[in-house]
Amino acid sequence: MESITVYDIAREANVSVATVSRVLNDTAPVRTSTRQKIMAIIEKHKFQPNALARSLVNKKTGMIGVLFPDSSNMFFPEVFGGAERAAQKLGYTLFLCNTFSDFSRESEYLTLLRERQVEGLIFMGGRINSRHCPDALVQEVLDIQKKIPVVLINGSLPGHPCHRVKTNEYLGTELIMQHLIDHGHRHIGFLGGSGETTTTFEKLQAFRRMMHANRFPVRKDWVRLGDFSIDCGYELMSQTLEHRNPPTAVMCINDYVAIGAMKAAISRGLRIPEEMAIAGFDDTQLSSAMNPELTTVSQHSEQLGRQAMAILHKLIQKEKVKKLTVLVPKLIVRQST
Amino acid sequence: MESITVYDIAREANVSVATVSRVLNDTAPVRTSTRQKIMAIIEKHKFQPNALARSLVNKKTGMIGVLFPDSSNMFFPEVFGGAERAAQKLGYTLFLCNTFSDFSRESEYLTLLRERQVEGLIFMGGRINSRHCPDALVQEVLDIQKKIPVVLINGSLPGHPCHRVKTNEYLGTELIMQHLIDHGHRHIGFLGGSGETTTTFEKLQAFRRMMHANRFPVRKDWVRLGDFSIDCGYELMSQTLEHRNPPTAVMCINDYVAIGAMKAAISRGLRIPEEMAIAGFDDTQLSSAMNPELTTVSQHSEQLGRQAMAILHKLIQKEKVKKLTVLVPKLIVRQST
DNA sequence: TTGTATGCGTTATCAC
DNA sequence: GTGATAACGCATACAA
Repeated sequence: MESITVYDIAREANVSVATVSRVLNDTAPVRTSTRQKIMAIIEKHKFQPNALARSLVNKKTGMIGVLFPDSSNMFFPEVFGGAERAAQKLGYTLFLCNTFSDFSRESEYLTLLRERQVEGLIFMGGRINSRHCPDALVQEVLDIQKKIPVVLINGSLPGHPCHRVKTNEYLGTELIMQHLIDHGHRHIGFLGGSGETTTTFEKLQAFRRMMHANRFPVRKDWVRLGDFSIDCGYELMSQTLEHRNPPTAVMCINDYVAIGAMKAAISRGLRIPEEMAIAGFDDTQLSSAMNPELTTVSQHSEQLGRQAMAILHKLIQKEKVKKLTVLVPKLIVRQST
Repeated sequence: MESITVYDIAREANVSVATVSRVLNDTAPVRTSTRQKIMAIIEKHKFQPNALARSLVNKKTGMIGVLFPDSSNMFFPEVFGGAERAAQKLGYTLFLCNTFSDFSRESEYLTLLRERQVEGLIFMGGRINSRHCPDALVQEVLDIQKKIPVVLINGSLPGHPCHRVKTNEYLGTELIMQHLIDHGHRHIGFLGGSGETTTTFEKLQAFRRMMHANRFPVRKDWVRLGDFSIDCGYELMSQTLEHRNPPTAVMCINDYVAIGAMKAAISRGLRIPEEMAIAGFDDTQLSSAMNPELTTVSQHSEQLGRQAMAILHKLIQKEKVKKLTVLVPKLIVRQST
């Protein structure tokens, strides 16, 4: 396993390491004959330069750390898929870190990424969506931000300016609510999400405002939080339906909860959308695969990632970039409403 | 951005770098007073040692490269989720590489990972599932295998022994076929997958053998290949139903194709499973979220990843490990059959 | 066009 | 306990 180095190549080619390095990076003219000789030896040994050593002198790794909370929710793979494509074009490589929404895991990855000398960071989920994030955890992000550029997706560090790109989730909620209202619904429920989460809070506020603005009653039992999973959607819809006076429509925190809700409604014999209209959020691939197809709101997930990467690149280039980028969500009307 | 080094710490503490290094790794006794002084300075500057330099001398990065074809198919996140949990316990970090099933992307990542000095490699999808993989691409894997341990998940390099862990997909297919047959089906279709893919081929063989063994007719129009997506499932089922004599049941290459197929069947007014039984493969989270719930076969996805990581670890420790690990699939009967 | 020498930030081997 | 100093593998300024 003794890895072969430029010295080995140089010796075998009767040249100096400098020359080998030159053909490796073609950073200076090398006589064709010697270049070929060297290349042949490189090829022969399948020599590949040690990126660690290289980065150590360059002070560049070309790596971007990406923290995301949950790869079982397609939304996130879609986002970092967009980021990855952008990264490739710009010559970066993503270092994907699945935090499982665990703060301590986030912390571990944060230090790991710094030590590994990533040149930038894209942060999704976890603490940047937490409504009561301990100062120490905020500080960690602030600290790393002093060293390398950081871009937050759909999140923030309350009280601290950060570069961030986000969907206008408030507007997204309004779109979906208006759509339901236009269809004659006035008994509308809100399902899923966590009260500890800023994104949930934002949607909930928009939901409440729309209800009040239209002088619709908002029953306590029509607003049920939990988490972001299919199971949760199923559970919450089941609970809602057990009640004497269920809403005629629900908006769900995301597509997964909506899918669970749909299943619960259908399994109780309700017809969708006639007896129960259901809307999701995120427009993941799944939404169009459901039966009936799910009405939802697109966050332009790939674009979210692409933009974040673009901003990060500018930041790395020491360019000035405006702090906040807001993407406009789009209502996708399908069959479930 | 001038990063702070052990020298800076040493200078400020009036000690040598060696001592700083000692408290960093506590590799040798250091007087408590000096240790505290050093630690204070480290804390004060939020100093974090450069992992590149460290790895350069240690010759250890603690990194494992993971190639996977498609993060939009939940199966793969499930697998590397399992691998990740195992990796963490063993002190490794995963370097996730989304190849998008693109051979050239695989090649790029392969060299990138080598250069970055990963200590092992987990390979999924792409060329190791290709029935006609160009020699050059096989050779690439062979080359890297000479340098670092490689574990293939659900794939192989024809003609070359490799460490691999796989599900017995042949058996999985038999399970599902027997299940359908037990339910009285004899007109059974096969939907999705690609003929260029070894896994598809394996399932198809099992399918055909089961059909022949039972003396069932296998119509050409009942076997429709394509890819592994929801859309494909929808399309193939639609085509199948347009035919005069459709099967009464179909087994699909995976859950996604099955979901698409379900949708197509339902949208044509067919009742599932009464008029059309549909089975998937992989037992992704989605399968239980469908309506009706999808009968499928579990590959024990997380375990696949966990095992691969365990084997890799042993290999890295220079332990002998048997080349092939086969996991036994499990039939999950739900409502769609 | 090519070679020599030095530095990148750590760890490790010696001495003291 | 602590401090010089030589690696680690590569890139590059400076010479030649």
